[in-house]
Amino acid sequence: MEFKLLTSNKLLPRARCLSLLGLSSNKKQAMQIHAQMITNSLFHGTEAVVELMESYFSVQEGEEYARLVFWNSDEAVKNASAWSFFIQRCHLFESLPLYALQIRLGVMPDKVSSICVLRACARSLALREGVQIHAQVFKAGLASDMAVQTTGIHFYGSCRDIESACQMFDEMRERSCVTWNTMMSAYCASERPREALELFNRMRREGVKPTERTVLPLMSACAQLGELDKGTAVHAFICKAIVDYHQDLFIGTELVDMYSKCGSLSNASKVFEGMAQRNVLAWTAMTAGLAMHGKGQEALRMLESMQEHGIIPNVVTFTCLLAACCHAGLVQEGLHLFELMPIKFGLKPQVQHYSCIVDLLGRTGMIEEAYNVIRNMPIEPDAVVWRALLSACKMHDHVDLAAEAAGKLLQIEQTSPALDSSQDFIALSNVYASAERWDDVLMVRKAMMNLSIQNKPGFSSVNVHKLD
DNA sequence: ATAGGGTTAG
Repeated sequence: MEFKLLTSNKLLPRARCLSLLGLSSNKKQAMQIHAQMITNSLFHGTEAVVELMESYFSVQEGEEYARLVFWNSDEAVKNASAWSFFIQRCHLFESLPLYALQIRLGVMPDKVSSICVLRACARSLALREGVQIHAQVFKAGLASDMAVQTTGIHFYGSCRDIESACQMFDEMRERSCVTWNTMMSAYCASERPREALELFNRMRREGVKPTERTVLPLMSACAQLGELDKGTAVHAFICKAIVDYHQDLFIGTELVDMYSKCGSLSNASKVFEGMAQRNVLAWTAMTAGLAMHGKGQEALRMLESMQEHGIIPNVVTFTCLLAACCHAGLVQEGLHLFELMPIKFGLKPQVQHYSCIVDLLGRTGMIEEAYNVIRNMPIEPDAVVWRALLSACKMHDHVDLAAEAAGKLLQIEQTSPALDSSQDFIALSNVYASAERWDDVLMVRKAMMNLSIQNKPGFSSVNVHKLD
């Protein structure tokens, strides 16, 4: 009823308009207030711009207007907090160029936009770009802010630059529990679970109180180690420290994953059954557990149960289901699911689904069929796809096709090397050696040496020497 | 009140 005032001719004070903006629940209402403010010359200053953007962003189909408001406002009005707000609300991939533009226009970024952009770089694994943001953070005098530093650790950790993450952590004068949790997650992201657990012990020694979130990187570390006794200890800790952890989707899902990876499917199902709520991620984690343990039929039954519970499976769920078929040799079932994906579930098969199918066919010796799948797939096959074909060829002695798969794999590794490419190079070398193609063996070795020079982190000399 | 969270092929 407040909005009725707008259609009357009564003049509202500016403060009233601004607070009404916050209450508008649809685009039309926001537009009415906007118009009213313009006609009464009340629309000025950063505060008004931010309020208006806020209301347009939060109503249906208001995004376009929010953008117009930002771009049409005066340069003087677009200060750091206006930029900050806009960057916060825009899409992940837009935040970086916007941040750069803000700096080019001579507006110093604040900590909120810096955090936002660093997070975007973390999520898209943009190491190079994030490093530049980090430099800008120094220039803007934000480098000693704890939240910014913690996000920096998160960024370097996500991009697997664990040395930089450690360095930032070590250089911090003050750390919060979030900082410790973030550093533990960084170790987990870099597949260094032992260090994550060591950091937890150090955290306790230094008297830092763990939070509920602390248990997530802890469980992730245990899952990576695959040591059931450690995982059970963490579970016991959770039972003691967190009342009603059954209510927590994140903890439940991580427990299911952890127990599965530590080899205890029974504990995984027990946790799963005890969860108060279960979303698609929880169901998928359980399906993945069954897949890991070769329980193909049980995994397929999960799809039916999910539907009975009104859970809509996603592309990850199907990756797990196809993997389950693969591990249990359920060729027909796997192919059927693959067909059903787009038809019944509206999901477009992705490269990991193709790799499961190639593996599924290849394992049972249907090498030609597997190769045909690769040739006809509408997306670019990645290293995993070719690796699946390669191992099938080796398994079933298809030397010629093995050489072709090996060649493709080499090509991919040379343009975008994996974290651990050495295994591939060794496999390639073996394929060529078994075909007595010694020139190719030499070529692989040279390619490997070149890469180890270009790509020294994550490529230790130990790997190079394995060939000798 | 800022910053950190779960499932995925081999």
